[in-house]
Amino acid sequence: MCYLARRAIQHAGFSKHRNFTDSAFQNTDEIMQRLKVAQALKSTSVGIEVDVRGWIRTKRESKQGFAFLELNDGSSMGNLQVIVDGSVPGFADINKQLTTGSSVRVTGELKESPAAGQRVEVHAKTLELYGTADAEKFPLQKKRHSFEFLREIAHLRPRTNTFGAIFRVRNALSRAIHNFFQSRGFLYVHSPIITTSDAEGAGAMFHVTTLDMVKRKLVDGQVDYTEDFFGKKASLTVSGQLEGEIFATSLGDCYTFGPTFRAENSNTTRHLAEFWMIEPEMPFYDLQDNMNLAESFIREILTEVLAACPEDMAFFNERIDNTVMATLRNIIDNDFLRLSYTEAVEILMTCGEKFDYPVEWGTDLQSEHERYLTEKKFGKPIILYDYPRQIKSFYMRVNEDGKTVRAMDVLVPRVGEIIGGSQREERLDVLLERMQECGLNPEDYWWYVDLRRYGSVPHSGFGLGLERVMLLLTGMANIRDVIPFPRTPKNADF
RNA sequence: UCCCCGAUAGCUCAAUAGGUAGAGCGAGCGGCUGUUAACCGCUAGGUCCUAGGUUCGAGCCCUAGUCGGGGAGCCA
Repeated sequence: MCYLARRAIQHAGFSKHRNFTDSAFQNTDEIMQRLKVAQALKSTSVGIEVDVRGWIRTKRESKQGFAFLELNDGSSMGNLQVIVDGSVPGFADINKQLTTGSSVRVTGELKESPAAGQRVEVHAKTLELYGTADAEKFPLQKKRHSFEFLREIAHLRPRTNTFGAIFRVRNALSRAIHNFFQSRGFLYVHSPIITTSDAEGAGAMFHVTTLDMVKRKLVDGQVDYTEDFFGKKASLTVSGQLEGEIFATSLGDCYTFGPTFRAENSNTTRHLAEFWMIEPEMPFYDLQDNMNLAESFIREILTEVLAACPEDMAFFNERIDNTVMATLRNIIDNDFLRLSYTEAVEILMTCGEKFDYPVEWGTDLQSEHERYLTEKKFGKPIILYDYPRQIKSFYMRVNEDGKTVRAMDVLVPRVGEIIGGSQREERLDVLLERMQECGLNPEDYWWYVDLRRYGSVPHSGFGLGLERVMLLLTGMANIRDVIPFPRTPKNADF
């Protein structure tokens, strides 16, 4: 039997099964509405029969023979209160098993709640237990847990209030990012995850190989990658920028949005070995255009998430960090301050502040310097631009002064650097000169150099770390807690 | 990778000057209650991270390691 025919039969069987055996949809005059908890909480249709399914967060019991269940299915911060009493068939038998973490299906009437705390509630008519959760063993308790502990049970932490909110916000943020670019006609480009180009030396790379690590042959003490799957040394990408430039200089404004990998041994609250990066790349944009886009971008995606997740954001502001909303409003409502690197250095040298590291023109700014500028001195986002050429990458366009390049960093309070970008060097001779200066072999970047050989145009772009924006939005302190499954040195469980 | 701090009950922590462990929450049982961080009472629960060492005696002191946290560097 061919695959499609088998599919058709299975599908028919499935439909038939649903129609004749699923009691929620059978032989009932009232319309039984299958609702998510979020829908039920917002519903104005008091009196309707509903069917809700989810996990019990807590149960409060009365010896009068009824119980209050707090039901959550991840669709919202709030729980749906369900009242179960002796009239519900089988309640007495399964009551003991209705523990925190167990999963149930409830049907009943949606009613206005007589008590404070919730607008509506469900009076159960049927109750079905899907799966139990042994109260002695289930790790999530009816109490607060440390984020460190929850990280050890990353498979269960999405069932908590905080992580439910985090991942709903992460979803809303991803959507807002796509909306921002799509509404402006940007093309979404899928840059490769496996690459054989050394990118721009953005960081140490993870190797991708099928070679036997023990038995592999060494030629002159070196691994012979011609035997490897790709016939040469391959790695996980550290950036999609170079590929982005290919599409920007052919199809126009574009962006990448995908996972990125850095094998740096970084142990901080702001770094991951695997993180998600957004990298727009625009032809005919100079650095000013680039900064303008970056600023609108930050402002608009934050605005959209605030509008999409009001309950979750209120939770973060109340329980995680009570300055979150004020910080976000400050970013949304104010223009970003633009400061050249040279101006920033002057401010830092004359401000009278004591720093652990000295400030001098020509060296990169330390975190303490950036923090001082964005948090203490100006108290708002800052875009620094025109950095010394010797501390920046080869692809950044050299300014007329010959000393600086058209690079820009967006710094925000609390998180620090959230965007790094530049106008790209479009002049072939200057690019080759810069590659030599940075010790790179142009032959390794032949296709990148080619873009300057054929129809070269001014162009610009930037990179934004999704998790850094998440830190900003949620007020969470550790980047490991804003990605579903964090990968850091010595940690890739789950 | 470097610097600092930590690891004790399921979780969060306490244990005075080295004298072989306590609380809160959670859990179980009972009481009370249209309850909602519920409340009141009782009960159970611990190779004090691992391996060495000092000592009559180590949760506590020493050494090494593992894991976790904070900061730095690298950056997104």
